[in-house]
Amino acid sequence: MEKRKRAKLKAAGWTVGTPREFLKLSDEEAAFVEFKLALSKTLQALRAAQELSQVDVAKHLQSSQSRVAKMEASDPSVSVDLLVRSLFKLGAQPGDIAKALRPRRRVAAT
Amino acid sequence: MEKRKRAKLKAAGWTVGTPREFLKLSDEEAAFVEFKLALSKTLQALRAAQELSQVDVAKHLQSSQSRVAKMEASDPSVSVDLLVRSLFKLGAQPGDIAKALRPRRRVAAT
DNA sequence: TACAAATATGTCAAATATGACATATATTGC
DNA sequence: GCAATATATGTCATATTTGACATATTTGTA
Repeated sequence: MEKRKRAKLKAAGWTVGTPREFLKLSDEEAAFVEFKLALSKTLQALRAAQELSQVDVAKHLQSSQSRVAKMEASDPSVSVDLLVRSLFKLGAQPGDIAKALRPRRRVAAT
Repeated sequence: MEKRKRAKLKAAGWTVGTPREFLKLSDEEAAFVEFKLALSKTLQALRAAQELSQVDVAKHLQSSQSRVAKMEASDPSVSVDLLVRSLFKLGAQPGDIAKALRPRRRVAAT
């Protein structure tokens, strides 16, 4: 389903244009990517807060270090299901997830 | 991944015990099921608000009526990815989804 | 009741996600 | 710099999800 051609993504680090326009994503696609990104960041923050390595987390989740890395990178091969399940397993509360998904305030255009 | 043995779910309509205890779900599993359920309900509400049939929505989503029915029933064969994508395609805003996920207030035990 | 429209349920081939592994690249402490 | 530890990336066999289809059930209305 999710066309992999849009590949890596990883919103961080572009200097010219947004990932959105560079990759020609539709509004819904962009919203979905942002949605996943918010979950990824939350997962990473949770892990950091508990001072665990990706290996530790992988063990806890019965997954692998590489998949945890991909989760945190919001890799296209990672489903929202996996992210959400993982968050809950790491102790996140539903409210935490809802909070993470609240839209970020837009920066004024120049 | 998602062991299908927990099957149908469909939280509605039990008289003895909660689905949670009947199906012996762990805390995380229960949280996940509730999470999906919230999305399902939101989808259904969105469709109702727009006065569309499942067939209409299926056409819009490039899916099928049966899958839309399963989405609204929070069927185990439906992923959170599909639900979230569908919500966005039907015009939901990120904030709407976050709102839907906020934990419902517990009813006092008797 | 009977008919139509809507919704639900079961199944399956094709598409996608998963954990695991190998291996590459950072990052940290000496 | 050099290990040691942590994180990233690519690949693959297996598992799960998907749209589609057939068919059943429900709902509305005459």
